Amino acid sequence: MPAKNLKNEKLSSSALRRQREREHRYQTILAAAEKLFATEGYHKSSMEQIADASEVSVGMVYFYFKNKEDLIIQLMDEMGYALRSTLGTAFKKYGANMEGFKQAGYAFFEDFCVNYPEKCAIIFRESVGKSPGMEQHRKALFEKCTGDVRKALTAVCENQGVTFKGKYSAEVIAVSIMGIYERVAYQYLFWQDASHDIKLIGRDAVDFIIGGVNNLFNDSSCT
Amino acid sequence: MPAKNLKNEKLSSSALRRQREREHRYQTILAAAEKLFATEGYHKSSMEQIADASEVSVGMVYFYFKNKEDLIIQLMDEMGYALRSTLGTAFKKYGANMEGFKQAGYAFFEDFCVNYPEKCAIIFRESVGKSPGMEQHRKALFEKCTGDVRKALTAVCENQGVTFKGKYSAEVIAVSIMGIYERVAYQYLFWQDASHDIKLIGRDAVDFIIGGVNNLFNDSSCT
Amino acid sequence: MPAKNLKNEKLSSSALRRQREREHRYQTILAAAEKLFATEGYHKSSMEQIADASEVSVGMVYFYFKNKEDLIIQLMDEMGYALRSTLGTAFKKYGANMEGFKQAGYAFFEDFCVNYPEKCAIIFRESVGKSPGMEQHRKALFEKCTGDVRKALTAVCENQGVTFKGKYSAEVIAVSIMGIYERVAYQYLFWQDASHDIKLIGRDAVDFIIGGVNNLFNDSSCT
Amino acid sequence: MPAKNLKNEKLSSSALRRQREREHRYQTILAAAEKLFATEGYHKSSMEQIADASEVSVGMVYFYFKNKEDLIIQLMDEMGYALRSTLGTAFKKYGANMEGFKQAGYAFFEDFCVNYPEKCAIIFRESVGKSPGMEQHRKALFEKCTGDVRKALTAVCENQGVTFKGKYSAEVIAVSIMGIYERVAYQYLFWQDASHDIKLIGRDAVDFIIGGVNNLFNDSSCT
DNA sequence: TATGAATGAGAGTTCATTCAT
DNA sequence: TATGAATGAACTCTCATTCAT
Repeated sequence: MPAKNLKNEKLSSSALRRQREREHRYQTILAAAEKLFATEGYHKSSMEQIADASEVSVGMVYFYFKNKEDLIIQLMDEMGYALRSTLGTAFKKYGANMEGFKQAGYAFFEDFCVNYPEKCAIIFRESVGKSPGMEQHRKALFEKCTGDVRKALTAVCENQGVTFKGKYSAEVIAVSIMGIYERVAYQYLFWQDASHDIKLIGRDAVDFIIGGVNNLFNDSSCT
Repeated sequence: MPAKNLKNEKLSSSALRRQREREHRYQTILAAAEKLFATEGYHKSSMEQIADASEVSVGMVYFYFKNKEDLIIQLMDEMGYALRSTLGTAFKKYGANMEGFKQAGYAFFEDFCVNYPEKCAIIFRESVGKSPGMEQHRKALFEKCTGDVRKALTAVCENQGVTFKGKYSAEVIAVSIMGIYERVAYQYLFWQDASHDIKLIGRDAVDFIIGGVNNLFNDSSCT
Repeated sequence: MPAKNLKNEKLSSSALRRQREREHRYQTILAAAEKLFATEGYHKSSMEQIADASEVSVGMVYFYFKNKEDLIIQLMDEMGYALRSTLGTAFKKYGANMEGFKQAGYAFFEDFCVNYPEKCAIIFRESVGKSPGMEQHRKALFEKCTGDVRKALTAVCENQGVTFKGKYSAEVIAVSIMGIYERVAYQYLFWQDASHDIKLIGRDAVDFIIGGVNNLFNDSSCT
Repeated sequence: MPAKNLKNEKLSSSALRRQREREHRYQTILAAAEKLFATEGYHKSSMEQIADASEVSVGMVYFYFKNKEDLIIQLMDEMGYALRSTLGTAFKKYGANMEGFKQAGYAFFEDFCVNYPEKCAIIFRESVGKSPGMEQHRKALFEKCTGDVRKALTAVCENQGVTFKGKYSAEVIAVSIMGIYERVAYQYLFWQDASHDIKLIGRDAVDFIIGGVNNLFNDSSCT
């Protein structure tokens, strides 16, 4: 890219424009796919529908994405990034302690779920059990998230001078927390529409998590 | 029926045999579908494959089941029944207290997951986001389960003379518990193969749950 | 049949009963098929539906009828008989003259169409273009009818001392009359529901026919 | 379109060529379907056969036509247009009088039937009683035709200063005429092969019609 | 880059007919 | 006679992917 710029200033600007356009196209297609997958379902959305919705030809979709699976995988990556940012930012703001933990939970329900319901649908519903490749990717994504949570837990532990009871404890907690996030979101976003009470629900869920975490510390000194 | 029996013993027995054979065929097809769905995935398993695996013709599959969706729905119902039995039996054995809760959790991980990994795959993976009809069925199934858990929680509350903090608390706890069951099973059954340590993992998960529940009682007097 | 009777009087009576039952079954199945074909259409009605509607097993339907096509062919034959009776009886009652012709036409619209709308549906709609065998049968049926009409026309001619203009005339008239019967019935029975005005409509159609017939006599001396 | 032409002559021409090719494919498929439906029957002709006969893939047939029913419906529309043109042109050539009527009849038998026997087969045989949707379409088509005939009749009436006897008369005549066309064509095209004498047959049929029409005028002074 | 017509394998489903009981 | 479970070929339709232009 920089090489091209050096050669020719004029070409560079048009190249830049093209680059911008390309990026824009890419995002447009991805957004159309996200919406369709979330509302119609992965299998019910055809590549033609995605092309139509993004106002490009079918061929263009294949120019930007290897295949249909690639589309949802990119979506998952984007979504994983967004989720980890949301949680990480909230956690770090309050330091590595139980308060940070709480805030991360609140952020999940009150920010992430509310602002990106489609992304939730992709990761919690549309990418489940579709193909080995997707399952692999989903696994990797969840492992990153549980890894984050686990690291956070460890940090809190060190700060508070406590340890976990068993060798699996930290990981199991992390996995459990993700499970709570997932199912509570699924229940109240997709099945009931309790968007209005999501704050209340989130608080309860987070309290539950805090209690659960404390219970697996060797020394149960609550927050 | 009794009339028929009186008239002709032999006819009755042949009718009975047919009935048995029919039941047997039904179960054979269902078992074949369960295995295929769990190993190959719902969409990848064709009706022909299911017919082949159950050693009947395609037409016979349609004789016993309305369509492909009906197959997985029957599977879900069966599985829902098995799950609720497992949890309910364990809970009732120890009375409506936290110990009953623990035992139900242990039963899930140590009995249900271990004995019916295919059923877990159906309910936690293969039936997710497949069609509106299936989603409806899945919702109903989960609602029954969370309803059970909720009732159990309420019973424990009354026994211990405590109440829950908020109006959603009981439901959110129930949903969270199901979320933990689901994700922990998914993680350690489908993604890692930690069958050997499932007991240890289950103990941690249940401890987490117990802590979480206690934390949502108005009076946090732990077990 | 008589042979059986001679052998054993008692067996004969039971044989007779069986004969009656058989005839009854046959008619029951035929009636069920007629109704289903007329309301649901030939292809949409399955042998199972027919069996259900006649309260016998599928096997029994095949015992009485060679196959599905045989069912509709029997229906066509029955219907052909009924139609020819209706027309023939009306014609003969008034002698071989134009009045007889008129009455036959009235009988078609006011008796046949009104009393056997299902039979009309079979012969004018459900048996059209289904298979070579059925087409052959339909052709034979129509030929009998046009033959009847032709004979009637010839008789009238002789009575009135007139002849037809061309060599085809008599046949073309007969075919035309059948065409009018068919399409007028189709239009006002299946497409519009003008059952209430069928008498009026029939009168017009018959007047049209009379005029047409007269116009093909060499000497146009009207009735 | 003009904008595109100005920019690039070549692009325009290639776009035009594509347009032409598309139209050509469409017509090729339609023609193949017409032939197959007419010779083999609608139900006996599979989409694969149609695709093979038009030398395209099955997918292409579905690209140009919504489904199998759509194919025959397009065929019916085309055919309806052709029929009405034939009749209308002949009628108008001779003015709104009985001569025009005669000529329209001759045109049906001598032009339409002779030149488009497949189209006759579609409309008079293959589209009968196939499905509710098709029946609806057939009804609409026939209603247009009878409507045309009725209008013609009314015009002739006004020109000759006569009226019809009853309120239904005009419509019944129109329907009867269509019935004669239909059945005479069916009889001598599909059942007998009397193509050679079609002129003679047509003359008789038309004479019959003329006589019938006259007979429903209030004052029967006509040719 | 960009198009969109073309492919064709593969899916789910139906149903006339048979035959062991 | 009577049953109705069993067969399996045949059908319509979908859609991810490719490629000539």
